[in-house]
Amino acid sequence: MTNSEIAKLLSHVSAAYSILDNKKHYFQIIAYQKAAETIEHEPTELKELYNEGKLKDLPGVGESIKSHLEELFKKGKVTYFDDILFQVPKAVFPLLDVPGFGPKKAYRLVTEFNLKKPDTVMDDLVKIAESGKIAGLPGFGEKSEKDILQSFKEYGMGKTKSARMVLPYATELARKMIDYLERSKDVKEVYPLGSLRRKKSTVGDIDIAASSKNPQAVLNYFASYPHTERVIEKGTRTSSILTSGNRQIDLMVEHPDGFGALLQHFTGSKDHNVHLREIALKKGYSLSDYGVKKKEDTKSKIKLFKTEQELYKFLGLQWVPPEIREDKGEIELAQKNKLPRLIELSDIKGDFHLHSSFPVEESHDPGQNSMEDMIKNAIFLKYKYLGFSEHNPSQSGHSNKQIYDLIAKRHEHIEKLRSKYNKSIQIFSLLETDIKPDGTLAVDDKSLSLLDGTIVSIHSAFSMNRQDMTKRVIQGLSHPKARILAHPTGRLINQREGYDLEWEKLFDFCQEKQKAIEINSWPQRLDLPDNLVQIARSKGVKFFINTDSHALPQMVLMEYGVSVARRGFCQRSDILNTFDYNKLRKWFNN
DNA sequence: GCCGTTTTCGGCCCGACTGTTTTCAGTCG
Repeated sequence: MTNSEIAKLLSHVSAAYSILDNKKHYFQIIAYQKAAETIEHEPTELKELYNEGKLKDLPGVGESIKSHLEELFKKGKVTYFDDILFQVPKAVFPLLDVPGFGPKKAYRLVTEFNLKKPDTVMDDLVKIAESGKIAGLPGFGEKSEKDILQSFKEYGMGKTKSARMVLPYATELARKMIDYLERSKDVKEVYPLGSLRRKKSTVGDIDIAASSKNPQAVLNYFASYPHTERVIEKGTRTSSILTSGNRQIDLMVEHPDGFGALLQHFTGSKDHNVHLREIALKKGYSLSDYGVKKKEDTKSKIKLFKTEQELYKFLGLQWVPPEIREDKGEIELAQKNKLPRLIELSDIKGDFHLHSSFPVEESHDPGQNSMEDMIKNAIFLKYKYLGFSEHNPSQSGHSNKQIYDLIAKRHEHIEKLRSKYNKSIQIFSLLETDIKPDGTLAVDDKSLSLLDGTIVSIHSAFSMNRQDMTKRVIQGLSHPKARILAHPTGRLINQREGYDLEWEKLFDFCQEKQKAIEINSWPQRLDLPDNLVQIARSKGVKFFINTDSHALPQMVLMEYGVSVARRGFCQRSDILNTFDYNKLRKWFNN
């Protein structure tokens, strides 16, 4: 079972508990949900943690859930879970993925209409709603019946609780709305919120905060955004709309005097906020998105914060950059005034994963622009150096001699460009070489000797098991010319799961042998993922942040790789393409 | 059911919005 399947199982147990007896199981419901969330985001397969006896290291997994998971791996099922889930009709569970449906509503409708089949429950409910039978139920009405139909319609169009957009797309959508809001005279400040502000690789809804002395005017202005499909809700402080692209945008408005608490609260993450509240409680205060008040004295006046900085200071903390607000150690560091200075885009001095159109007869994905155009663009971006990394010439249809000739010709061309642009920028001659399924490289030693080094990566036979894939990657990286492992998990967000590696083993190898790992900025990759970056970094592994550009406009995607690095706690010293040219040249020659 | 530099027992974040309600339940973040 994959981690996300296990997470789903636990969240179904949680849902079943809340259906069976919400009050009695109140804290189990929370506990199972928390464990599910942890497992959903855990990068290592649980089976592996189980084998290593590390299940209890997961936050939210204690004795009880641990023993259930052990049973799951031993027997393939958990009797205790089955007993609980058995008490709830199967047709309830598919509904839980539909926005607007929670355990109670799903259970109520399934039992009311005696729906038995999980496969057809959604279609069945649509028909029932269309025939007007839901509006008559106690607790339901015309409006809720219409809302249910709307939910199914939007679900059918791909809006689920888990469908998420890639960061650059979300950033672009938000930018348009932020531009629109900034044109309102009633708006003072605007910020993105939530996972968007924290720069997570994927974003669910777009959340935005505005400060204003006239919230109602701003909410009205927001609801009349030109691309609005429909207004989902509109209160005195918040509003949600659905845009024509079927994307939800939420707005929160607050008076400038209390804007800091709102901004902090809705930037999250949830875990970060819960931890902050615990700190506030220990100081005798209750923290909310409005500010703090004395815990005992409910009548006491609320203390407002104009800025986040004031709020963090009140709690005895440094201001924490949004990207690392995940309760992964940042709060403890902020308390000791020891937060790292995270890497910034302006620290980047070059890009090492660039595919030009120079003809090397590669098997896939040639670049669209000449080396010279890419050099000029790199100079425009104020880079000090760059590295070309076309794919290796295809093996089928080329002899080793032919491959050598192609690479030699490319070498000559690069030499010419080097002398031409010597004063403005330095050029590294790399290549993106496939690691074949047997662990050898797709280019022989003689050809590789022409290069400054090579990036290696996996482009075939993705479905190897964890151990074999790890062996394959480490063997490929062991070649003296292999210096950088590109897009290490091979994931394509929303399209393909990455392959699983024995990460700790790989990171130890990289640290020991001075091999670097790439943080690939391509929007669907953002690979190595941030949680693994944090682990690798803690082991002393160094990184390159690269764009993997196949065309000039893609070279600006660097900022998204930088976001990943920031989320992984990286400082300038962790990222090799922030080094001076001479230092970096030395690293390659080593 | 989880968790601990105040605790191995007794807590567990806090609030908005909606629809169907005469005071609240459900969902969401």
